[in-house]
Amino acid sequence: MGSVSPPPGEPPKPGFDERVWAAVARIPRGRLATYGQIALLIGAPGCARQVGWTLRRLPLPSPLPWHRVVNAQGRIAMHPSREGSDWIQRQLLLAEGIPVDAEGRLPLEQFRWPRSSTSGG
DNA sequence: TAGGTGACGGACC
DNA sequence: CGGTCCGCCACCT
Repeated sequence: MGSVSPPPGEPPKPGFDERVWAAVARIPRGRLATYGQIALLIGAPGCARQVGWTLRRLPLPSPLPWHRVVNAQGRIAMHPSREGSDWIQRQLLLAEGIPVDAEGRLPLEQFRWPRSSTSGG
């Protein structure tokens, strides 16, 4: 394929985006994960913000379940800069049976993935 | 080169 | 439960 010439300054973690995509793709339908969680799963702790950037660059519609990723506060980041993708996310979650408040708040712990061992439905 | 911003997270009040 | 501050790192101007 059109292999581009790798720049001399290759990032320390090549394939960051791909790792994020792979982790997000693992989130089961009807469940939730956080940005920090994804970052941790791909071996990039503390890079939650970068995960957000990767998802932001996703061309919509996307086969990836990107909508199942929310912030650690259990809220969808509602912001005008998202050009409506925040409301799309809310709608997709509602379609999967996850109640989302008009302000983007949702019962994260109740749908968290992977499941918490101690807490029972 | 420097400064501001953001699909984040945690601590603090 | 809401607002604020700091740390974090990539992106944009």
